Amino acid sequence: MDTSPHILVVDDDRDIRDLLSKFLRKNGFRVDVAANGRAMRDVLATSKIDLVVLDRVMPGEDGLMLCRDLRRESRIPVILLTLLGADTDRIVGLEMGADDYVVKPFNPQELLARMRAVLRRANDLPFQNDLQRVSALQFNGWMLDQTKRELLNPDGVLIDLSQGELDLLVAFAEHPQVVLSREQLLNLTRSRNIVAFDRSIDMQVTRLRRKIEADPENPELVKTIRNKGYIFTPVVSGVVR
Amino acid sequence: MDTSPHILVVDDDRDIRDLLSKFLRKNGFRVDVAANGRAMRDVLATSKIDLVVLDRVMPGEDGLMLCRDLRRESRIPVILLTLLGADTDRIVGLEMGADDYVVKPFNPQELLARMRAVLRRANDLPFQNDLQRVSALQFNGWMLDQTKRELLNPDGVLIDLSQGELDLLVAFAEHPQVVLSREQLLNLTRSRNIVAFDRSIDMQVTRLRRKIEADPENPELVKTIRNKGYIFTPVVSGVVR
DNA sequence: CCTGATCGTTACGGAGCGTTACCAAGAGGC
DNA sequence: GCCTCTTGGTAACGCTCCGTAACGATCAGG
Repeated sequence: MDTSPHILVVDDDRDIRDLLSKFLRKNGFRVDVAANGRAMRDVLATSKIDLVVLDRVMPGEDGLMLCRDLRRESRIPVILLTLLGADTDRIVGLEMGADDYVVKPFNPQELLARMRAVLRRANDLPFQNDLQRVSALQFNGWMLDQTKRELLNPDGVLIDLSQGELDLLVAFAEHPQVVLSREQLLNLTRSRNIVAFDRSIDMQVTRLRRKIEADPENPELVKTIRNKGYIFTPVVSGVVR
Repeated sequence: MDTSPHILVVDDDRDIRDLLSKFLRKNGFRVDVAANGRAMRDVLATSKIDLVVLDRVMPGEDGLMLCRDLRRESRIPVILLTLLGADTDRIVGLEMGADDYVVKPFNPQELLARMRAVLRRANDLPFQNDLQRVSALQFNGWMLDQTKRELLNPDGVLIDLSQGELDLLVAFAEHPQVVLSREQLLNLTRSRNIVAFDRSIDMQVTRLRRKIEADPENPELVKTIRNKGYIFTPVVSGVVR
């Protein structure tokens, strides 16, 4: 029924990764794991992650710095796993910008509660940013407004896309000129509640092409890469209104 | 001029009030206390309070409800003291809107850290931390006056909405550009504890659309998100009086 | 007790979308 | 070229979710 949030657990300790992902899955989340900052970025680049659970101390890296970098480039909520210390109050809200922290060793229920709280708060964020700019994406004259969930063709005509078609197009437009596998597209659109076979992506692509391609049989925007997936060819620029 | 933050501790237990106020004063805060909701309101009406620390369970009153009411009329940050296992996600979520919570029994340092974090966060947000009261909301030329409970269309014509329709619109307008599930909408609109199936939301949405959408069959303001709920698309700005 | 307004519930039709199945379009071997 | 295997396109089907007409329960004001 509910589309479960997608969590990324970043911890160098394999035991903790396994433990956490098992526990979180049991509680209805979808979970990816990463052992270090680079793996974290890889996952973030291709999956729609709702929340990052980040260990503060990892060999060779500082979770705090990763957190700060993350916050600079995105708004993905972050919960830090940290040791009890004098500077805990500085973690939250300070320049590192974590949304919350949990002190190790932690009670899993506490982590769960804080995760849910942060997810809710993140959802409510637009209210606090009333006057904030609304962004849209532009490509080849097309205008894709994510918040209004509308697509205008180069003539300014509103094109009626279904929910899933629009989600798919957003996924493409946010990752232009990159080959996206069916699995990645499923992750990005999470258009499914239950497990969907990746052929369902093919159908959505077909349906989307019918609505946005001049000649759906010879697609220009969404091209097929055999054995790999699909690629969105236009140059995309962000628009701030 | 004393610039230290002014805290209001609301708890029915005298020992906790004393303990907390002593501890907080020692840490540089100014502290007022209140033993119940009425006392809380009295203090809020006469002092400029920067943060409320609110016990969730008090005899005869529900701290959660106090918190929600508080949030509906002001933006003063609230930290709830609660027991673990409670529905913490709702506490900081859309419905109750606390800024954070601390699980009892709590480590005073933990409370302190979270208070500082909340205060910092509140300071970072430019215009919303005070007693100011947003009395009307504006979107796409429409004017929704919550206190007068009336709605004017872009031409300034009064649109007659029923009680429930207006409640629903307020819920939407207070959480624009966020997908709201039927369950959340029920919680946001049904102050009375009436059990209703979530399909009743669908009907209210239909009825609301008939009154505020130019073309109710192709809604612009309230859009349906399949499997998830509804989203209010306009940018909303508050009118402060 | 009547009357009208409001709102929850039920029921039915339609849209969206995942799945299957079948065909066409490559790709590689010969 | 021809054959074969693999992969992608999409028509068709059916399940699920949503919109809404219709009905009924409740309540307020006479």
